[in-house]
Amino acid sequence: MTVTRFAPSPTGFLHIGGARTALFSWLYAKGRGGRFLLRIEDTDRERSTEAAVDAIFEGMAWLGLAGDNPEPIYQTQRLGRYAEVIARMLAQGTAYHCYASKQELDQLRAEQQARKEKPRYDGRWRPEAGKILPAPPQGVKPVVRFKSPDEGRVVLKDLIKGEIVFDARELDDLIIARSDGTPTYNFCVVVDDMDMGITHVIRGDDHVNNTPRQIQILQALGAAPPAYAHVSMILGGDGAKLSKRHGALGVMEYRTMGFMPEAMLNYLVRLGWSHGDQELFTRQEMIEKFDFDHVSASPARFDMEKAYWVNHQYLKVTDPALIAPEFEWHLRRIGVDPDNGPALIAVIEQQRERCRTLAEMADKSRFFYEELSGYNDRDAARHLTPKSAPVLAALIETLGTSDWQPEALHDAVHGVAETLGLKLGDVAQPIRVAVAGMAVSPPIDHTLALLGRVRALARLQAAALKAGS
RNA sequence: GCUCCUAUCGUCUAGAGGCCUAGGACGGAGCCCUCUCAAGGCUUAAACCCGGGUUCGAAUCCCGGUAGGAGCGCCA
Repeated sequence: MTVTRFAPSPTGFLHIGGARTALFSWLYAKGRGGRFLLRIEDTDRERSTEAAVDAIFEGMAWLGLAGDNPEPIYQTQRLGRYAEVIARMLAQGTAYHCYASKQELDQLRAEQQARKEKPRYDGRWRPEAGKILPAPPQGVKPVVRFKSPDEGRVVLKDLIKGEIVFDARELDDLIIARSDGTPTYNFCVVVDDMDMGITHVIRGDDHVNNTPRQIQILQALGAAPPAYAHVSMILGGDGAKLSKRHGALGVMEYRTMGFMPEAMLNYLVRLGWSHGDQELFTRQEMIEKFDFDHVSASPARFDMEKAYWVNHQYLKVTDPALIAPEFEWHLRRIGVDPDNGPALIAVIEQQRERCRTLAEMADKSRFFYEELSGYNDRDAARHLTPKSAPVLAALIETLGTSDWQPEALHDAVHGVAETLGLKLGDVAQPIRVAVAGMAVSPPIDHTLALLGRVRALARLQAAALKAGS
């Protein structure tokens, strides 16, 4: 059975690159009837926080990417297991104690760099047949190093990048346990993936250089390596690397910007992966069609404009009842009471075609739910003029007796335009500014219908007053 | 510095040696439609990093440049 995992380290929110690898992993497992597991890599006690764990779960939940393990695995809960494996390796001779101090190592690195060599551990404490090791210094707590085979080559058959060959001589003996006894990342990943039965390791391509060592450790443990898929990174729209201080946003910020989770997933899946010319995929289609044969090996930029377009496509076709809760969240966020106006679904139906985001929709729908705080200066100057005063007066008169339905309102507005010998625009625009406070709104008949008779007429009266003055 | 990765329109990409006069999508430009904003329809500009090979034939294969990137921690 296919088993994949997403294993973030809780040092911040779930960012866009992490979300995409999570999505790829989730899709790959789901598409093959497999399992997708969640694991928290919190062995770095310094930087890991509870808040970050929550933030990651929140992001995953919003995107609808649930792990198949009811409780995620925390590395810090598995310390006993790591110790056990390390003891075994020590006993087998595939790992050894190293007493070199940090200062010693720093100095070694500095010398190697000065000589323009690749910095690496020189094996001074590595046991070798016929080699005499120095006596362990007093009072020094050793680290444990993996005894990396230094002959031959390690072949990584990457599902995305193809075959990558590493010369074993390039791989030095990495530390698997610190002097305080805690295990290090490269070791924990290997043990966890092995214990969890992970068949496909899908992760960022900043890990490719770690992979040969992980394969060696696996081999030392007598386990078969999983398949690997190294996904390239996502760059900012300007082509620069995303970082905390440069455009790296948590997925929840995209919610605030007004994205639908499904749209976010759709944009993300197409960033690097393709299925012919298809741009839009339902979640089910993604599951069925996703594969690594069509994942690009090169980095991709995050294009906001395209993301907006995808979001808009979703807003246009998604069942309004499904959009409503998210829309309500946005209204409340900007301080609008969704109960003080028309039904959300009705508003969504009218606004969905003209808004790329839910944030925009909420903003443009304010006037349905709260009193006008004023008119847009430019629009008022243009449409609430002495010339439009009689138009508004005629409107108030006619609409006052109209049935308050879109069709009837449509006829009424057209009727006024005809009577006064005006183009529809000359009538509709003043109404817009009067009821919406600006010259942009859904079709005027629907706008009036949604707003309701009382509110609409009151606003027309107020506008007539302003226009006449 | 060393090791590894990457390279098609501005952006995401299609392309598995002839189907490529290089396709689609976003964005851009223009036109049409129109009560605003949108949406929609039509048209259009725009790319195979460079140089060598291999081959009857290369965007596709190989080599070398160049340019980006990643890694080289008692971080993950």
